[in-house]
Amino acid sequence: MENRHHRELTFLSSAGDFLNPPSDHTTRNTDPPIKEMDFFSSSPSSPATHHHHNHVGLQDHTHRQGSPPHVSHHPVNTGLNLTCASTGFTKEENDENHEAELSSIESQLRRLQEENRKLRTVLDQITRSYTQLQAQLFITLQKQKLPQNTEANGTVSEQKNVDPAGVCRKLEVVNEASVCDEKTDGEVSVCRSNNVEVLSKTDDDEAPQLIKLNLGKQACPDAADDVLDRSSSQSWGSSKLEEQPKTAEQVSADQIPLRKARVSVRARSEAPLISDGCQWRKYGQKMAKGNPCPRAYYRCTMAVGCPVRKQRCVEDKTVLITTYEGNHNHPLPPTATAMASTTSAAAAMLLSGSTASKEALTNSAGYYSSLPYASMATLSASAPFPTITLDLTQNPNAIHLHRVPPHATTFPLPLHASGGHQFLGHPLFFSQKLPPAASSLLHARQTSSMVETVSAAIASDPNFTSALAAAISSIIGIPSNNNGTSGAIGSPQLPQSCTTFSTN
DNA sequence: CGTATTTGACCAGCGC
DNA sequence: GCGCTGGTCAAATACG
Repeated sequence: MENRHHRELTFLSSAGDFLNPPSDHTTRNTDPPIKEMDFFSSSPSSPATHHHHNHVGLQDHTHRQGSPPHVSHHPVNTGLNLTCASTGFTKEENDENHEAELSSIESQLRRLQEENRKLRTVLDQITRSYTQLQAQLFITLQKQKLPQNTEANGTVSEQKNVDPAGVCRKLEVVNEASVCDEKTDGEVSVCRSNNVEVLSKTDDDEAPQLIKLNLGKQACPDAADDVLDRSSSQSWGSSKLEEQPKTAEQVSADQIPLRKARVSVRARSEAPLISDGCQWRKYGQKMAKGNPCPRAYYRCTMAVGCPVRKQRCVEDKTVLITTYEGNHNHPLPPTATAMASTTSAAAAMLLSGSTASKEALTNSAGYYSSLPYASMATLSASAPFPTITLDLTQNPNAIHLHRVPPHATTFPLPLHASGGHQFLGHPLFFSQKLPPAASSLLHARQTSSMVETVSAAIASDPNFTSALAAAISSIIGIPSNNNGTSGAIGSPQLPQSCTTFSTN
């Protein structure tokens, strides 16, 4: 619990200071100018209380040196039922210390407010940049892929719209023309599935989602759609894809089984379920082989026909594995958007990472491992579905993303890396091959996904979520702009994740 | 009585 | 083709 809080703090610190990357995160426990960490107090109290607690703790430590073991109850409520040794101090001295603490808290609150403003400004900039770069990328791809698409499918030349929907239609055709046989393709790491093939051809981080969306819905009409489906359809409103009449190739593609991306969250929790805001109904249970704990299957019951499934598997008494599959077909309550958006982002990373060759992945691993704060994301997989695992049980600097191609060994990927340039472990494949616009987009998306991952950690810890929400709302004083009717489910865009922080 | 959970049966995919 | 396993269904049961 505490470790996760520290880790999440590291994330936020990176987010807030990525323009001015911190030089040494190891000092965050000593005297950081801005202590977002206080947001992650396990106590539902306000950050001020937490600061107070910290301060008292330091004071306690100081007083403890060479002081007799006399202990008296400190008047300050730490919220943790802790007793503080105020040895050798008279009541007046304690009052003075109390005033000093209050002034310190006030100053820190001011700094927090300033920092939050700065963070919001940065996030706004990122959002704008993200949108602009997406548009640029679409245009660039339109120009680059048009000849190739023409070769693959003569109908592509008809798609000359620059708008995202037009690009999506075009890429869809590309996908149909380039569907590869997963089972016979030797270069599985590059071509694992239909959508992956498109990814490798488009170098796009949004369009492939749309592509997979289309095929996924057609291939699995009643099953869980891909998480990306949700993000793409709802954040882009690309329902036009479904309106496109099926061609013969589309019908053919429908026959191909489509792998569904899954997002697994490993968290330390004694609770039977992660309270992610959704309503789940248990519909099955199986004894997993080699695991004494049964695996439970749940489906979302917030709307009729919601295809989302999740399964719970307890590794041991302290580790809870929750696997999400599919996307909601209904608006989510604010408390559910955190996990939804996180799973969407994680799945996006998973699928986009599938385009990377082993070499690129290896290189990226080595590259990112040299970065400060680079929480290496170890990717693994569980066939037949590509699965990304957000491991929240590791040390504070290690959220692991697991994905293993069938023929690839486990390779680490950085989930995020601060330092102002790399936040997310996208393979260097993109940066090596993408045009400048796309590289910029990658950067923007990395920033976004980092926040998404943070939201995953937050969502896995209801206590933290509530504490953080209380802290932010009390400090910023900004009313929640997240609404459950927006259908903002799983959009990997940054503002949404940030909104999620302030609503739980 | 309505809803949620339990649990055995059933089905499909995969490996041998 | 057979067996194993994961995933789902649906009747039975429990619960409020």
